[in-house]
Amino acid sequence: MDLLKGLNKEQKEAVMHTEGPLLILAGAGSGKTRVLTHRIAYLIKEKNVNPGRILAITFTNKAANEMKERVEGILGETAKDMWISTFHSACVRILRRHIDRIGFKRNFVIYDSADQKTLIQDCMKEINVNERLYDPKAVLNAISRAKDELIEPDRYMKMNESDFRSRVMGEIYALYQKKLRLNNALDFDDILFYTIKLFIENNDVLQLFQNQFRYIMVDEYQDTNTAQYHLVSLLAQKHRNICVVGDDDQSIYLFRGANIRNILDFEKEFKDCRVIKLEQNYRSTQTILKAAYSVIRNNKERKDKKLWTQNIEGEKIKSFEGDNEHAEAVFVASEIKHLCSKGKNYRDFAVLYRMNAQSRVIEDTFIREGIPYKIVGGLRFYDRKEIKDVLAYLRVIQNPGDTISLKRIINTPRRGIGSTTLERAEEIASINEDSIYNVIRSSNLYPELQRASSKLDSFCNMIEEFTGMKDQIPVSELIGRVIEVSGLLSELEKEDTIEANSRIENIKELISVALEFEAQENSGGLEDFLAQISLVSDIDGFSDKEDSVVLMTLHSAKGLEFPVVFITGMEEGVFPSYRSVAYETQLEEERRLCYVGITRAKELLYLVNAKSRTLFGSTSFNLVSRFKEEVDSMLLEDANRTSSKGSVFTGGFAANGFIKQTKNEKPNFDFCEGDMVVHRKFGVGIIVSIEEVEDDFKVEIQFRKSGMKRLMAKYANLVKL
DNA sequence: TACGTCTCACTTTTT
DNA sequence: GTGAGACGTA
Repeated sequence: MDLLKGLNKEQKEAVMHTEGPLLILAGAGSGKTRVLTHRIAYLIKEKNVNPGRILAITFTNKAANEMKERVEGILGETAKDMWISTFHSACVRILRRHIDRIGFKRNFVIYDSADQKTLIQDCMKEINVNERLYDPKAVLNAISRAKDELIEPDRYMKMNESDFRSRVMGEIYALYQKKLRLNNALDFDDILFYTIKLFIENNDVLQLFQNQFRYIMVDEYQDTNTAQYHLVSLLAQKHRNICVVGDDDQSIYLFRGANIRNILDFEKEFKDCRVIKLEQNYRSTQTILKAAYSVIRNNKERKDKKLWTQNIEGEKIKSFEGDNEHAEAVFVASEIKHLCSKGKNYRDFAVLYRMNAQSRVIEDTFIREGIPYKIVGGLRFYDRKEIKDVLAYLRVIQNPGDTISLKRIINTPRRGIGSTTLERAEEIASINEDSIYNVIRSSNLYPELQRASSKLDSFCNMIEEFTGMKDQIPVSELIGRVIEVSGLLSELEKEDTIEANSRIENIKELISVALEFEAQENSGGLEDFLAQISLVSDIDGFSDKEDSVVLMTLHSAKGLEFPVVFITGMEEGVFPSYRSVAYETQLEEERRLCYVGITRAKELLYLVNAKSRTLFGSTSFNLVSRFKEEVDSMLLEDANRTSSKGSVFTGGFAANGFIKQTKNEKPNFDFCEGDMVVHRKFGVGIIVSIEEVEDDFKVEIQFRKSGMKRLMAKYANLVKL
């Protein structure tokens, strides 16, 4: 197979330029994934490079897996030894082997943002910092930025000596790092930070990897931070075969510490660097590209460039203004239905919004209209309470020194070990410079723990029983034992509510995740399982295999494409977000986000806004988004006139009102299957089936939040929507 | 120690 | 509108 076939001149050049530094400026839809995959295949096939000597970094696991599959698709064989992964997974892999060189144990655990928050609160309590004066989130953010910039606590404090506030932050930072180390835990930023530290302090380890990675590629380079830049340049120092791909117009993570200078200054850093621009777009119609350009050209801080395409001009951009968010959602639903009747599939549509809170109304409308949909983002599976509980058990089993997890489970489910006991144990631990676990393990030594001693003992015995089996049985089985023995499962079963049942379902889902993990080749044990799942994101689970509309934030949509895209909430204060309008740089980032959104569309784009919107409990009347106003009016078509408003229900909830019903009234049964109803406790749902029983009806309802529920109509007090 | 009530805050978030 | 966390009471 000819690896260069079907590539344009620039793409070919990028594939064949294998030696020396290379910067690929790849516009949206210009085929950069194609270039990267062909480049890897070219290295292996044409240049006889051993796959193990290639390192390709992507930003999500999903992108990594796709790239792997595509390379294997081209080569027709598996090239397992390739390192195609995210920054974080690659670093974890390195650290698992060598982290003992910088004083951690190799069985370290990874703390997610919730763990980070708990830990930071602990730190603040310990040094008496008032949470009202120092918002834990802001402190965490400052620490995270510092780590991105490779600034350690002592340097942070020196840098900020004159500023009292920053000095306090520095103290918290120092304690936070100390506690992480005591827990043998790393947060996300540490994973990169300590890999770099490992390399800098251990030249032999650095050389090992410098030698191994002869060819390095980094995707989405515009979103890398300073730490990531350093990591890459350290690794690439020896062979200098570094290829980065990015687009400064699609940089949307500056707020998280991404450093745009990485891509803008790449040419300065690597003097002999070759620069290739991919400017031909293969994705979108001319109209969509023009619209995208008419928006992005308003940014001052950008290198001017313009994408072009040979694609058809295509349909005009559809503009719609609803009275409120309900009308907006109804419009989207009716357009989807209309287009589906003309041959489109549900999977051809994406509905994008600025923030997750906007998804609810759209969801409600889709349920009512029977449109299948899938949401990316929102509450992550691994952030659910029941999942976090189970995982906390596993983490303590893996690493009893992990006090954050220990504190989470020591009284969950309740076993009479309250906060008093815990506080005492914590104090002893801090005096003895020992872990809490070791303290409660030998609670009989401490008179202040005497009262809880037997409870503590049985807790520790349970944990140790698990520890004993962790290497004997697969993870899935271990989870089974944990939920059984700990009482987590029986607690939920006892509750016997819809919610509890759905929690049990989620735990079962976790067990199947573990089974999947075990099915992987050389999957490893508990430690690998925990590391793997702490590095997954929501988008990783998204696939377009099933036929449903996808709902997600504009951020999540990056890297994806859809035939039809709706961008909703095009209002000042929503998009651009109210927090960004006062700052030019933030506003420009919002505009790039808009550019990303527009360029997701292949054939048809809708820009939708509402005159009024209720968000966070208050209603506001917003102006049309400046981004929508920036789109050349020649490209727009007013869909308020042409829309296919047909049979679809067009009022808001308020317009219909809620009809009051009293409990013992005989149900006036004008309900039928498929009706949308509201229940006082369970919320909005849809009637799945109705069965007549004696003088009443048994109704089965799928509630949006609480799942499936069978109710007697007489008592259910259902209200039709 | 456990549970109920009150208050507040609330963008985006590849890992 | 909603959920998490703090705080106070039985």
